[in-house]
Amino acid sequence: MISTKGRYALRVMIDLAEQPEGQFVPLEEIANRQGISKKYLEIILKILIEKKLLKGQRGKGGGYMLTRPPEEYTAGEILELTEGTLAAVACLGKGAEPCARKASCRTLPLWKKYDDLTRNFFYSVTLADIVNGTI
Amino acid sequence: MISTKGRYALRVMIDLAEQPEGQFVPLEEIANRQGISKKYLEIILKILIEKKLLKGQRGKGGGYMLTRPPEEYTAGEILELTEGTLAAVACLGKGAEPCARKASCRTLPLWKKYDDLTRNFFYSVTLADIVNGTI
DNA sequence: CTATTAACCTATTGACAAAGTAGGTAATTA
DNA sequence: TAATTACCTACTTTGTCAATAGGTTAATAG
Repeated sequence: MISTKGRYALRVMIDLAEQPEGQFVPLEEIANRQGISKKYLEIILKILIEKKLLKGQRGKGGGYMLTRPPEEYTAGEILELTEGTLAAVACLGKGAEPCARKASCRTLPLWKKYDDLTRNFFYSVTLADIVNGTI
Repeated sequence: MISTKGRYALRVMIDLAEQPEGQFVPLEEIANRQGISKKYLEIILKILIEKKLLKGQRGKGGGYMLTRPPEEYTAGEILELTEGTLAAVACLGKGAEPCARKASCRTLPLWKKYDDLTRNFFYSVTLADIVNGTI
């Protein structure tokens, strides 16, 4: 299940994509608009900055801003970076320790197929798609 | 993410589908074959019995058995019953409290679409498909 | 130069669920 | 009647999610 981290991150990115571009938007504005605690949002924004999806600017007139146009972000990358992984089962997650049953596992093909489905879906949807309602 | 409960449940159902039909298989056999703790497996089997996916028989010669042919089970129902839900986000889960932002939520269409994708996928795969390697 | 704004940083908390353990009771068969 | 095996209740441990608290640094306006 996608946690609030990923879901909030997506909402913040959408929120920023909807603001006039080239302007810094303060955290407080975003938090108020989205109804998310400021302190918790901070944590999420920090991740997005580290991963270069956003840039931040301190002081008066500061805030947060997208680093690319909305059509160059995918839902997949936003969710994967904030959630840590998009994998539906532990053995397909990032840095998962190799499973002893891997070679003979009857369920692995099912999980792999679902994993492909999931990645294809989320990586084919851009922020622009969401904002302009294509999806 | 699918937890061990759902994953183990699926493996147990596959295991039973691979045994000669019409025979009760004791928990200990399944646990040994699958490398899962007997006590933990008990909890999972209990759910599967309550939901009528399996039947149990006590005493000597007892054990567990499928209640239908493998082609009449889907991965979807097994996972949904053991996990509680297949939904990727809380607001689409079973008995989720209605979300205040529902009407204006920009992300809801995305989650709904993914939810459909997920359900279609898992409910279209039968136990027989997994056992005979169609998937 | 100073006050204000706003991002950035470290640490802590409470609640909850996942995963598994422990020890017993009841039914069935040989 | 003894062995087998499912069934039942309760507990524990561990970890993550979601959030809170309180400070420090940087940038700008006046």
